[in-house]
Amino acid sequence: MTQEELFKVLVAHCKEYGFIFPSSEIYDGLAAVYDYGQMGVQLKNNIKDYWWEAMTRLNENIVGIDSCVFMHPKTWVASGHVAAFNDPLIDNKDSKKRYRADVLIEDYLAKIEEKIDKEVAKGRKRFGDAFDEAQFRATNPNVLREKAKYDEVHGRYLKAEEANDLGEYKQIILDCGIVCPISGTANWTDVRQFNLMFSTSLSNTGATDDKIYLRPETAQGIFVEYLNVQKTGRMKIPFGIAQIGKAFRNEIVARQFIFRMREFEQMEMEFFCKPGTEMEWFAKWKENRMKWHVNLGMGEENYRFHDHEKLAHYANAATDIEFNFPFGFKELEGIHSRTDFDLGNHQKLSGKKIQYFDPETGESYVPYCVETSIGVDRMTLAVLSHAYTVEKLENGEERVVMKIPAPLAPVKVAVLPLVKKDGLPEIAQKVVDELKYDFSYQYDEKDSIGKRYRRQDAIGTPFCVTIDHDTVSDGTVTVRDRDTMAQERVKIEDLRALIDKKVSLTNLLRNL
RNA sequence: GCGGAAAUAGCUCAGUUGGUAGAGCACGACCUUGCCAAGGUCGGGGUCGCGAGUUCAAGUCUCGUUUUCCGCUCCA
Repeated sequence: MTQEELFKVLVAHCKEYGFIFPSSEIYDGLAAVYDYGQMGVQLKNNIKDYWWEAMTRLNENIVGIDSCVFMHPKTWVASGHVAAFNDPLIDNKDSKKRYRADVLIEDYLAKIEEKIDKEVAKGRKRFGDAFDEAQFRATNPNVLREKAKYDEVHGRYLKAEEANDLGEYKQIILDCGIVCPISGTANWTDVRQFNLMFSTSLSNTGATDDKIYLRPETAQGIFVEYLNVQKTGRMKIPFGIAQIGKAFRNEIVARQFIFRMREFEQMEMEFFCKPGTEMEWFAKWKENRMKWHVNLGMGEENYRFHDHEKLAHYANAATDIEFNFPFGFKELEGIHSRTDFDLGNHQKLSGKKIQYFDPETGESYVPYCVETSIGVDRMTLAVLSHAYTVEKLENGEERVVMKIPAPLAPVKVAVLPLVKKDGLPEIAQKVVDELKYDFSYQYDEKDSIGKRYRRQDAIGTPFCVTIDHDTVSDGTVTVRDRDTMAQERVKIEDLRALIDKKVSLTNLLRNL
């Protein structure tokens, strides 16, 4: 099976066993939106718990918050999203290439400027020391012609930009005869606005001047609450604020299952530190986060760092932790050194002083910040795609087993009476009562025992407890291991400790 | 958004030159059985993605549309 086929089979498996469903399927579905089913939600919650506890419990200087999806519109001006997330785009129908319409026009204007510069250079060569550039520019017919062209287009462009007139953008492109550098044709689509931020209105009457955005990242909620948390929590630098929450981006192409969705969930932690120490913390968090991943036992070789060479304008260092997905190594988590970009901009735009007074040195400064940002859905996909295993058995048959790390498994234990009579279901009920306060479980008495084992394999249940006729006389049951299929006979009263040892989140955290 | 492919039961799929919608698995009940997807009997489940058109007659032909997958484009 190729990786591509494997991915398709995984998507089908996720639907069939209640992990992930396409949204609104009865109405033909909604593109790039997926719902988590009864298994998926438990897996996802376990992943979030692992992250949350690792951040807020194992680091005494990290606290959590839960900020809202709605935020003051100025937030997104300060963060740079309003400027960077609004692009007028145009497609060339022949080459199928997409361009930013404003960039095409700007490139065209730059070419005219180049032409003028060339004319000026020619003049300088011709007249030597007697060359008067200002006069040359004011009188040379070639320069004047190009200058007139430039001014006309530039004027229209500025007006179009100000009015956000997409039709005029296209008209300029057509009038100037701007062609696609690949196909060389002017066979353009209309210019369309792609706003990567979703918006809605806080107005009851639907007035658009009350436009409000759905947050495209959770990080800004942390930045705007920085002062409140620092003061009320008496936090001393360095310290961190962690948050798990939904974010929304209207991606032009949202695909690859839950890897890129329009509505997704992030786990972000902003670590505030003294300017000048950020690279130290950056290195520390790189190591710390990789450890968190590798600790799950999904294979060190499936992770790698990808350092950014081209940095975003706010960052002075950035790296991705990439995971080996069925479609290749792709970003799972980002670790960025964001300097004082965010807090600094919020300080500027809000007029509130966002500074930290260091009691030891007497200095006052805007803290620097190192961010770790991981997508919950991507993490879930990483776990699911790594877990999906098809095994050939000794009898020549196949079994599909989800080898989900036991502490993350949606169901920890299945309780199965070998037969539906002779008092075995009643004993099984007692076993359930013994286990249900500690573990999520399933009880199943339907079909043959082998079939029931396979059903549990398909959802990744680490343990199956089977009650048989010996249980009646000696109070022991068999415990069947998901990965090895090996069975062990244990006393009912020893079950809890045995299962807990392997599925406990506490033990997973202890290994960090 | 562009190009290509696809859509029939919960799942995997069959359905002939257009002629009364099928199989296996799954699901429910009962019987038999009992440690790695067992057998039998009976049963529930589909306006064939949606909407038009051609035709006496459309799952099948034509057009449109929606969704999904692949490629391109984008990705704080």
